[in-house]
Amino acid sequence: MNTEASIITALKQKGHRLTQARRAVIGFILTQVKPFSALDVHNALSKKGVKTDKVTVYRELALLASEGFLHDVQFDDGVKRYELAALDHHHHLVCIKCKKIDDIHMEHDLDTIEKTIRKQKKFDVLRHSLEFYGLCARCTR
Amino acid sequence: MNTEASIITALKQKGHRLTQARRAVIGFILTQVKPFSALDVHNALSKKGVKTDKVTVYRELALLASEGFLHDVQFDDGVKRYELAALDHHHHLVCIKCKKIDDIHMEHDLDTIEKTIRKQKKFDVLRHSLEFYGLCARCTR
DNA sequence: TTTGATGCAAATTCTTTGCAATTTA
DNA sequence: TAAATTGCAAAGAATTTGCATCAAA
Repeated sequence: MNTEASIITALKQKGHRLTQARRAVIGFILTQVKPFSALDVHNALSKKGVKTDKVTVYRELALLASEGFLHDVQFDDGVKRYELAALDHHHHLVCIKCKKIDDIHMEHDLDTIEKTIRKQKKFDVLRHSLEFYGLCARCTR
Repeated sequence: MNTEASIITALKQKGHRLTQARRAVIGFILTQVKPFSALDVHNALSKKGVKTDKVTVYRELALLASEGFLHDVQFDDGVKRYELAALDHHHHLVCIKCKKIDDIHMEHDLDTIEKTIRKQKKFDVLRHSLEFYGLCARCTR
């Protein structure tokens, strides 16, 4: 689990500073359990009265991702999203109607498949991305 | 399998016309076995000496996708790509270094998983997207 | 006081829209 | 000739870059 303190400590060790904007962004993303974009974060902070430039948020999320605290998440709308890296590995159920995102955890995930890929294709799998698109329970009715 | 003729016939039945640009785009995409973006298609046509506007290509691909001849493919760079719908269902191995795309076919694919999702989550899965990112054989060396 | 971080403007990239001119059927 | 299609300009949306200024350490 990453706490605000642990992230800040890690960043400081790399020569990064603790600024207002940084603290606000980190504080916010730690509360998120669903993927978010830079603009999502910027909007949320604006509503809370935290004034920062969109550019700052873009840069901050990029930094947090490069430092390993965030992972990329890609849906089919071309928007760059992130998710806390500390969350358990999982995949997404994306409702194509209401856009709600749900998570799904898979027992052995794709381990077997990745092993097969490594062996048969000589392809070194570093990560995978699996999203299911469809209609959530509410939108099916 | 879709042939140029079958696609054109289908489009005509829907009231669409056979134009220079349309024929060129259809002719090109039928030769593709890897995902392509609108700009990929536009570049390829330009090199062949076929003059069309990028906008025309964007519109044409959108039409072909809405008519079911193309499927969306999404990698993690936010660019909209398509692939022939007639290709066998498969997933992608994306080399993060040289960007080469390879396909992978899975025996029973994710059928079991989708059934579980339907039952446990009451989520009606319509499609899924699975990409493996890593290093291809050439880039590992 | 040094250097990382910010904000603002501007540039980029990909994609979509509006509309008049052009083609197909 | 009517309606679909095109091309060009322009608008949009998301993201990145340049740079002078500000503020942590």
